[in-house]
Amino acid sequence: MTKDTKEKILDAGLSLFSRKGYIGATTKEIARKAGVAELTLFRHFSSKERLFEEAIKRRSFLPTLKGLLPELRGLTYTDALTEIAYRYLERLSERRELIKIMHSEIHLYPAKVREMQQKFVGEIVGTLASYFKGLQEKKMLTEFDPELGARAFLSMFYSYFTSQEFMSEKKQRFSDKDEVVAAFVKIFVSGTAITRQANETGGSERHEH
Amino acid sequence: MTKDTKEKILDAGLSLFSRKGYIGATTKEIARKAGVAELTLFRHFSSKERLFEEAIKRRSFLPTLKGLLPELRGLTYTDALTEIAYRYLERLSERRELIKIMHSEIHLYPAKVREMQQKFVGEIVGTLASYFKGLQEKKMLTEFDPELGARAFLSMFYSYFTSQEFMSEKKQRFSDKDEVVAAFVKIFVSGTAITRQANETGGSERHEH
DNA sequence: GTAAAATGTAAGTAAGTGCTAACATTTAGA
DNA sequence: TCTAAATGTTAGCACTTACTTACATTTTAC
Repeated sequence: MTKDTKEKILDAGLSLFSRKGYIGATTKEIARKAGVAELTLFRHFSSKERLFEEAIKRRSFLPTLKGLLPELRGLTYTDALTEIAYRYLERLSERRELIKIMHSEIHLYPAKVREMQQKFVGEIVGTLASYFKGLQEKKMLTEFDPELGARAFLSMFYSYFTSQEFMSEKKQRFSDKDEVVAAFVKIFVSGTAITRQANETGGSERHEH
Repeated sequence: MTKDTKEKILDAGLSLFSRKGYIGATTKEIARKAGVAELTLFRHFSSKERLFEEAIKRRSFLPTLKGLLPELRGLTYTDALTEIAYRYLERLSERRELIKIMHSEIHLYPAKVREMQQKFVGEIVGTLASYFKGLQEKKMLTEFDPELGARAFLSMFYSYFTSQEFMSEKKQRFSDKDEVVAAFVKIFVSGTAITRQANETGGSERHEH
């Protein structure tokens, strides 16, 4: 049952680190949450810092969107971007605890946390950029920088995610997920696709590639 | 010289809170940085929490982009958005310390910090949204939700700002500010303006309204 | 069943925390 | 110049922190 204990501690650690930050989460509380003596925690991890490292490392091997690319072949540009947006938001939700830590401790743990962040973002950006590149070569998209385009696209949803998740800014208009996704995708599609009719009144889903 | 002391403490507090977080910043260190005895700190602020509140409150009366609107009249859509983007990035840079606190303590101080965040974002979004609305009424923009459009636009730059400022992700391509602004604006303009020629090869600055 | 590994209990260390008390010193305004 | 307000100094309190020591108990593996 060695592994179980270690895992329980890692789980409790991740949960508390993300709720209270690295400094705010105490080893005593982590141990209690894990249902374990505080000493046991130190028998598994030589220090609080090591526990922190392992806790975030464990969640950092992020399945990216790479596997998604083939599935996009049969879809229109709008549908593909919509799909990507939803998947991306899903991923972010799954990793919300990690992301919370990154936000709160980013300037205390520059090296490690930043490195992970970059790897995560970099992979997703790369995937999306290569998708754009493919369509550009087929002359289906305008000539914009694929990586910047990817970042612009993902930025919109990342900000949406953080405002929903962390600021719980769930009021008013910014709340309906489907509406937001549709609006952002529409703007981006009109801005990047090669298509001549971009503006019927209320024309919502008319873009093909 | 009463006010000077209090101000020095507030400055030191803001600076250290943003660098080390609320928990990580100690009253002793704040006092030392302010060049003041720790006791003096407590003579001016009944508690660390009160100091924190006053420190962030002091920087929270944010000049918004409201005054910018008239200046935009004479500009093309692209130039106007570019101007807004630069101003917005400037504002964010000015407030970087506050924003850091918001990021790091957002889940520990939900009420107060969140409230400020919402007020700040809300005002800027409102300003930009009303700008969009005006152009839509003149049939110069497509019919998208102005507020969602504003959020989409600002999101791109906010994410860019945070990645530059906090993650110091200053490597590679994502670093040239002018290039990023131009790319994001171009995508957004093509996505929202009513204009028929959206894609000459390398056609960068051809959009008028 | 027994040895060994894993965990628990209890007590404690050294350091740091926010905050206070008592008293001395400086500064400012009349 | 004299007085009162503002600040400094020193010591300390009550508490919490990460982490340790010594020893008892449970669980696991063979």
